Amino acid sequence: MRAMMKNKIAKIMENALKATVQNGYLADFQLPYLEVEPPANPQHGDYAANAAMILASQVKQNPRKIAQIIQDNISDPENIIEKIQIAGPGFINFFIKDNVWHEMLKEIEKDKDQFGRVDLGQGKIVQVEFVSANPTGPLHIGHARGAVVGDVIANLLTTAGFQISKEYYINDAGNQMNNLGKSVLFRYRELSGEKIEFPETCYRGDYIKDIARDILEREGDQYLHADEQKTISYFTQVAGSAIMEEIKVDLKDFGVTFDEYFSEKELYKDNGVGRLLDELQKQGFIYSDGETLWFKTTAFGDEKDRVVIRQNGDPTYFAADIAYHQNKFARGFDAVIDIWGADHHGYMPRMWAGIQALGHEKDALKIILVQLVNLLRGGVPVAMSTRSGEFVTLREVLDEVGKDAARYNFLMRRSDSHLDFDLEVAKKQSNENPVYYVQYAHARICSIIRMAQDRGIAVPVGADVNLSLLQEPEEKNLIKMLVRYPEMIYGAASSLEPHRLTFYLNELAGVFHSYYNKNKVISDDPRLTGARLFLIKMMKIVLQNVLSILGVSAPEKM
RNA sequence: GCGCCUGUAGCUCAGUUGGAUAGAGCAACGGACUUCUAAUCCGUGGGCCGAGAGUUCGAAUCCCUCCAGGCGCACCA
Repeated sequence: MRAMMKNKIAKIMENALKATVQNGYLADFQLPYLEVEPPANPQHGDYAANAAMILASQVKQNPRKIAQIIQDNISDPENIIEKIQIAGPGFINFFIKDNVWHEMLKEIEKDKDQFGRVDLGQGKIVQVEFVSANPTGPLHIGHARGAVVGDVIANLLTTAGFQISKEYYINDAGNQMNNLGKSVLFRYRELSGEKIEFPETCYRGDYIKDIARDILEREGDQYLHADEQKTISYFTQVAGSAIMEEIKVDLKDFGVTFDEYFSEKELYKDNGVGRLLDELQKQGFIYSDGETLWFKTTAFGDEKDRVVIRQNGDPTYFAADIAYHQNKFARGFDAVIDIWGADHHGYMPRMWAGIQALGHEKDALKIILVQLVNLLRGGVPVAMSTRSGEFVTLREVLDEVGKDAARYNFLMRRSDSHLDFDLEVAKKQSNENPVYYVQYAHARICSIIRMAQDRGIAVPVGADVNLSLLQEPEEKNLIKMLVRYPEMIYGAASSLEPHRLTFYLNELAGVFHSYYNKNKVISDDPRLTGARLFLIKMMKIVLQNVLSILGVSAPEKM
């Protein structure tokens, strides 16, 4: 774990501020948050601090004057600062010495695939729960975005120093599952020669027919005259586990794996849900109106109380979900992240009420909403409905578009923003498809390194390289972008925004492609060639590291 | 009707947690392959940041009121 450049500057600022107080230049003050960020305009230096402007109203002085006092109190024991400027309304701009950037670039060589790891998490144990589609049918494109977002957030948080457990919650105890069993039974009867009218609630996809046929071939027509409830229950179980297996395979081929699969049925064992509700009732969070049990979610800001036991005596999905989240926290997670489809957003206040009643902070449960995907083909919307069986499956997307392009496309927008996913565009190997832009940069680097080897030129190690030969603006820019990579990870992880990774990659690849077109890496100058080979090799490491978090391959050739 | 999300270039979207002159890709137009990969690059045009008021040194970003779109508003999940 390396110290981020940004933190070095932040530390220098912090010490300077302390010194101003100790030396009596400024009165004691409260600094809520010490902000040090790269300015939008690189002419303003490598990092800028806005502390003077924040303090202006508190110490009642002109921000530029405060900035001057802070600057006078800055000490730079590591000797990393080239110059400091006070600019604009009171920014303190820091320019870092080239050799400091160079030394940090060389650290990438040592860290290799570990480069980018930061200690945001400090070993905290966090669960990420995602996908969690009930096994009533194969995953479709709508599930795919949530799957990728969850998977990449998990990878990202791991990189940021959290211990992550990925979990799939199997909703296998409700009405939907019963409908699944019924649907199979209808198909089973149909295959046995009966004429069947399918009710609205039934699933119509071909996969139902396949399951029914399997049962018919394996076990014969004995269920035509068996007890219907028992048969449905049996068919539900057979179909549920068959579909779940298929879901697992699809996810695996999509690069998504889980540490745990948690069955909703577990919650009902030993009357677990009932006992929890009893406990909550004793604590006054649950009341009865004679026929139903209500959870007092309004006590925690929900707009109305919610039913946990229905009039017919069945617990609601919410009741199970309280028990599920209790179970999660009982397993020792410091925090829990749920990734939901945005159409479930109305459920959030209720869930937060649930965990607060259980005695946890609201913040311990983070909910990420993933907006639904508008699926298009050549600009034309593709209609989808699970029940009718008209939908584009994850499998079809994988076969048609490929894992890399599919995953990358789902990460190019903020999760809470709508996403148009056009199958024709996503499979195009063209400049409309950013995944190739980034992969191409990686392949190009590999190609250059291969070419150098063919000519008997080895990529030098850091100790043998003179990076001060790299004076092109793109070279300096690349060095800084690479060194700052851990800062991007830190920001993306703390805000849970995986799309920042794709934006970073696009920008990095862009600078590289531009550089490539202007300059030859391999030239007659052996020292310059060495320095440039070293630079692109460090870039290759960073590209690989980011792509690895995204679960996208880094091809050597394209 | 109430709640949540979203309104930024012709289109699709970023915008570093309130910072300096608002960016990128696509599309359009004009250029660059005898070269380490043209799946690339260079250049040009393009903006009332939905509207209005407010908070402060400073607002695309925060508060309030509207407008438009999406999604919710179950004893479904």
